[in-house]
Amino acid sequence: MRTAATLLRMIKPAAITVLAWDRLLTAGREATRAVRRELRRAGLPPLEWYDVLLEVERRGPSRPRDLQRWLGIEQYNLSRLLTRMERAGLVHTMTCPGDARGQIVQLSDAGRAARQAMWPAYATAIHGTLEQRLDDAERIALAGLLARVA
Amino acid sequence: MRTAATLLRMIKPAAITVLAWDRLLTAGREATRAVRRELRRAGLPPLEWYDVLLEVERRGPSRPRDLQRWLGIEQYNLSRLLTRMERAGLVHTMTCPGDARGQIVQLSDAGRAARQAMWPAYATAIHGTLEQRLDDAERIALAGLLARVA
DNA sequence: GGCGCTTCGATGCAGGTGCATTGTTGGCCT
DNA sequence: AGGCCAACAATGCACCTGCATCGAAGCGCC
Repeated sequence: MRTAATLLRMIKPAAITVLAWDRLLTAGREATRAVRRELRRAGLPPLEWYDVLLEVERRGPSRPRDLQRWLGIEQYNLSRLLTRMERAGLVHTMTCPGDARGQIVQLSDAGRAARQAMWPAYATAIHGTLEQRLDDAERIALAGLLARVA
Repeated sequence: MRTAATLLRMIKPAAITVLAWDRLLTAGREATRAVRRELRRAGLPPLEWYDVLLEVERRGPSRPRDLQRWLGIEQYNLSRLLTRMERAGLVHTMTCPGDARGQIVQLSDAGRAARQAMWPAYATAIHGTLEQRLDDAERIALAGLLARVA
């Protein structure tokens, strides 16, 4: 049961909140766009692949359901992502020994290479979007605030 | 011509930058997801429609090329968006008097009503994502930082 | 063992998005 | 006026995403 005050705040959040919200969405979108643009300009795979490659590289051979949780993406989405990536030769999958429902995903050499190849483009976007515009202290503050949001 | 130092920073930005970046993308995605979920739960139109409706409501009858700029979305995307919204009866379009290439988009009553109907769902998402987690000062700080990014 | 429930991952279908390109009109210059 | 380039909006095509659902395998219980 919500109090009247809570309801009021729900319906009409202070202007600053809406402003922050709007900028959050905008900044997130712009940032995403910036990476995609860089990646595409360099003829590299799409953004999502990077996250998967990095995660598998860090964690070692992984099961899709775990990747899904770690990456925070939808199950069907990951499923098709892995299909494409396997077709491109960046990962290998095998049925999970000990649980025939599941799979184990592992990086191929090409996958490792692709991840490395993608980093410069990724870094360019980060540089242009964040590093160039905020100083160290501001980046720390931003990271702290965003951690509480997400 | 880039200095070696700049290149180095491009290739290997400090960890805090990458962290902030990662959280920016994540927070943006989560926020977007939250609204979409609320809207869909309430059987309301998709997120993008809200922005268009709001913009046209604020600015008055507008031309697509302006909306495109104000909203920061792609031309083809807006074109199809407007097609769908018109089919749903939320906006009317007419050819622009004085420039037969262009159009004028205006809200219908249904459009105004839809915008209002969407707000509570939108507000719920804002409340849960931002308002509940950051206090006033933090929201101000966040808005300030994000303004510099986007 | 057999039954029902849950977990894991794949997939059919409808719809949205990105990219390139087109058609139309306006504006400008000669 | 005529020719040329730029601006505006639409669209064909391939691809991606969301949703619901499915089938297969594990798990617990009797």
